[in-house]
Amino acid sequence: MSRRSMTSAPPPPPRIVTGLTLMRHSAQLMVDELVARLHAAGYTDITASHQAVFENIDRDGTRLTTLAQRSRMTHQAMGELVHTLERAGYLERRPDPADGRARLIRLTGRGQVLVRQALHDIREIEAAWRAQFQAAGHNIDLKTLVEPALLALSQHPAVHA
Amino acid sequence: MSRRSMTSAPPPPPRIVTGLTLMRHSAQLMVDELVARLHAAGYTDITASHQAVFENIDRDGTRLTTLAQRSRMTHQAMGELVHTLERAGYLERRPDPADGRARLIRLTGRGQVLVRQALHDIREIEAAWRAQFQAAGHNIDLKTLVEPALLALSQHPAVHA
DNA sequence: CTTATGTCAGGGATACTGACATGT
DNA sequence: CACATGTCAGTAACCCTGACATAA
Repeated sequence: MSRRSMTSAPPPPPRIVTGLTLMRHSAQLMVDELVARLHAAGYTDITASHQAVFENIDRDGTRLTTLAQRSRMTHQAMGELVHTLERAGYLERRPDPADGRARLIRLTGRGQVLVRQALHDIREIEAAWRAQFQAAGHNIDLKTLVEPALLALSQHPAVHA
Repeated sequence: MSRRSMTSAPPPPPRIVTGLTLMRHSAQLMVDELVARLHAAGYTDITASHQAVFENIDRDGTRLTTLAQRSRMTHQAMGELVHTLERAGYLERRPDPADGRARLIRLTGRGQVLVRQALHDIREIEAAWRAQFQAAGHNIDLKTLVEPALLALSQHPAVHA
C-alpha cells in the first residue's frame, strides 16, 4: 500500500501552481489510482514501490543488480522488494546459466497475469487524460508530452554529476 | 535531502514504458534537480518533502490543518515538516487573531527569498523541457497540457472514494 | 587476487495511527 | 459537552550505508 493514505477529502489545489507541482501531483494521483484498482482486482499485497520491479523486469529474466540500476536504487533495497514479491508468488529466481554467480529474476505465471492487469488499468487511467486533452482542444499523446522532458532532464549535468 | 540518492549512473530506460512511468520518472527527476539546485544555492537544509509546505502556504499565513489537507497528509506529519522549517528560520507561527485555538504559519523573509529562488529554478528546469518540446514540433504550455489531466484524475471516483 | 553478485545488519527520513491537552 | 486545533509517542514502509560471503 502506498504510504500516502487514500484520504476521502476532495483534492485541494496548491497555492503555487508550476509545471513541477502539476507533474508531481499527477504522477502521485496516477500511481494511487493504479494501486487502488489493483487492490480492487484482488491484488491487495501490491504497493506503489513494487512498480519499480514490474516496469524494469525483462521477459526472459533480469539480474537483481540490473533491476536496481534501472530503477536507480541500491541492490539491497531492490533485493527486499524482490524478496517480498517472490514470497507472494509473483516472481521466481533461477540460476543464470551464463554466469554461475548470478540468478535471474523472472515473472511467474501469476506475475504475468498481474502485469497484464496493471497495463490494462494504466490504459484506462490514461484514457481519462486523453479525453480531457481532447475536450480542451488538444490532440496529443501522453508519451509525446512527457518524453522530451525526461530526455531534457536526464541529460542535464546536475542530475547525474 | 531526497531519500533517493543522486547516483552518477546514466538513466537507464524502463522496460515497459507507459505514460504513467514517464510521469513518475519525470516528476522524480524534476524534484531531484530542484533540490540539487537549491543545495548548490546554499539551501542545504531543504529536502524534497518540504515542497509540500512551500507550494501550499498562503501569503498571509495558513493553519497547520489547512496545509495538511492541501498536501493530502496528516496534520501530524505536516506538523513535523513545519517544525523543521521553523527551526531553520523559513517559517514563523503567530496566533490567529480570528480564532484563539489556531496559529497561522507564515513565511519569514528568509522563507520568501527561498521561494523566489525555487520558482526561478523551476522556471529554468521547465525551460529545458519546453525547448525539447518545441524541438519536437509542438508549441504548447506545460500547464495547459497537464492541468486537464490532473482534473480528470482528481475527479475520478476511486481516487477519493 | 580482483571483481561482480548477492545477503545480513543497522539506521535514517518520511509519514502513519492512536492518545491526549487545550481552547471555543 | 462537542468540536477543532495541535502535540506527543510509537510504529510502519521505504530506502540507505557498511560489512561480509560466495563464485568467476
